[in-house]
Amino acid sequence: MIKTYLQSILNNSLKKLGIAEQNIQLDTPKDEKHGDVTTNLALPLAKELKQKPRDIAQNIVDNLDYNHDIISKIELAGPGFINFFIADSYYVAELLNILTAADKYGKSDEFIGKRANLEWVSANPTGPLHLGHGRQVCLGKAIANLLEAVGYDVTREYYYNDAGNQMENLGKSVYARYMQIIDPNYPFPEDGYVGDYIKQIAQLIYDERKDSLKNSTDLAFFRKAGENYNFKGIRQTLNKLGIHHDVFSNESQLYTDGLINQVIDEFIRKGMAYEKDGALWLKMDEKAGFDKDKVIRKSTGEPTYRLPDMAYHVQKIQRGYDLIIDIFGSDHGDTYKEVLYGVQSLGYDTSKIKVIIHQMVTFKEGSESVKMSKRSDKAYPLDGLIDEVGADAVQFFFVMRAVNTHLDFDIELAKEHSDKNPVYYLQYAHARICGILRNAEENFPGFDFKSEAEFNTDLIKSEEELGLLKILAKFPEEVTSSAASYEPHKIITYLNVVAERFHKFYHNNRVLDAENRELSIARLKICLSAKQILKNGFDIIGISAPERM
RNA sequence: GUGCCCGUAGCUCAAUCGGAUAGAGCAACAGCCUUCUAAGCUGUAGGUUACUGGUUCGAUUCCAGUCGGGCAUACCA
Repeated sequence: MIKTYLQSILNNSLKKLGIAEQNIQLDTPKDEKHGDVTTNLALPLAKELKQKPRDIAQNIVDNLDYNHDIISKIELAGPGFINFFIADSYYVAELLNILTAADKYGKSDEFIGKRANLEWVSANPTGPLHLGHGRQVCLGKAIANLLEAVGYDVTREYYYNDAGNQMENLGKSVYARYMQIIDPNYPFPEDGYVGDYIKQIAQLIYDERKDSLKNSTDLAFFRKAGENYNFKGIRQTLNKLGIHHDVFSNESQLYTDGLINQVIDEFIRKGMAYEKDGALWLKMDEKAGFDKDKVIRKSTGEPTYRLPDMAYHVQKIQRGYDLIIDIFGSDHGDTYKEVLYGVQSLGYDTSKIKVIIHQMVTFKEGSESVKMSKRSDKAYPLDGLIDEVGADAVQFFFVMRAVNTHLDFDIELAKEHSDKNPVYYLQYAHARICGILRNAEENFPGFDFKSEAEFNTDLIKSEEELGLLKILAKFPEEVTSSAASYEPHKIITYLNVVAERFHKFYHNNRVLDAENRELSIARLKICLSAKQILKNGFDIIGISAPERM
């Protein structure tokens, strides 16, 4: 990568000047007049060296040894920026690298041999996934891809709890709906799950067993039926988005394995847990920002959610991952801190755990906001959204924004203007390229765009051609930096520029020209490389690369 | 009350550990299809980056305060 090269020659120059090695920041200027790469290196040094930044910059440049085939020009500008202009030949050479590496271009071996665990979705099987889950679901898919792109061996994990009050409630709700088939006046539990899917589950049970279970005192059957039905639905929805988990971890396993009790014993042994009012409390340190102690085992003897969560993270650490990622909505913003505090208190290294908190999504239908509560019958299933606007659009929409900002999702808009969805801008660029390639094969049989011998790189010189190549060459660093901050939306921001540059190129540079075979082949090469970058980017964010639109 | 996140164009959002003239899409207006896909391109208009102060060569970015919004503050998960 060009930046690595610049960092090394700049540090060599500093060495000559007797200045200690710096962590050199290299940026892409917003204005092309400022070159292809810029550094503010001289500015922070000014204070330290007590010299004018312009003078420092001049000294650095004077002592710079560089390859003139890569750097065509260096300029000083503004208060002391050093601007580098990269030679066109560098970008043309990079085009060949793209074509050679193909779908491996942009991937790095930075974390090769490292194992990552990504846990997300993790909805309990009390009902279908709804819109509120959408952001997390799609985000996780993209982040998993991103981690793989930088070399991680990724385990995709789903953690669920099929015991506890919520599931009891599910059992009661299904039973009540079942009884209502027999007797419409049978009362429905006050805080039961009111979604229609409960009625469907009840109907399935009735179809099979008729009224033979009407005097049942054991709700386990109904709970299990609900769980199976809901899980099947959840997996179908995930399947529509192309999401497959490698591991489904069940909370109850933590009890049977004895890990929960081990954790309790360890807290007691360390003097961090105490009994009060019949419950077991965990001491929370004020210095760590906690204002009061938390219950980890209720007076009824059941643990609170914190305890299994702690045990679960201990278990994940013990499984030996180099990176453990959790994705939660901001409604879990506080609880993960308690969990990590507990895990850390037990003596485990929590530095490998990275918690990604995304802000909530506000759903609107026109001007009306839509409530996402599972207790409400208006809950909007994610499945329906996918059917209506398409998997690609859903994936794209939820991933295109930074996680720490609130997101407004207008369902009406998504439905009505689905063909104006920004995802199509990107996909259209890809489809257009495919169209050109088809045309080349069908109508220009002698124009072999795979040919190496006939590729005259000197013909690439128009502003649009080079502008496109310059952005394509940035893909690897975009992947690296997106992965480093776990921010797939940056890939989308980048791909937007790629698509924009391609469309510009397309309008001003006719690719296939019967009169000019050599130029056609050179431009076909550009098309192929742009197609490859779009495809590789789409693979990461998790959308398809259509051949036609 | 306290903690976390946020406040950027009419709307939804970008902005590379603080960088040069704050950018896209949608909506609006004016153009471009007898040539590879017009789901595209070109142009116009739209901003005191919520507000006040501070830090410095430089602040949308960092700090303090004010205002406004979201989430959380359970022996619910």
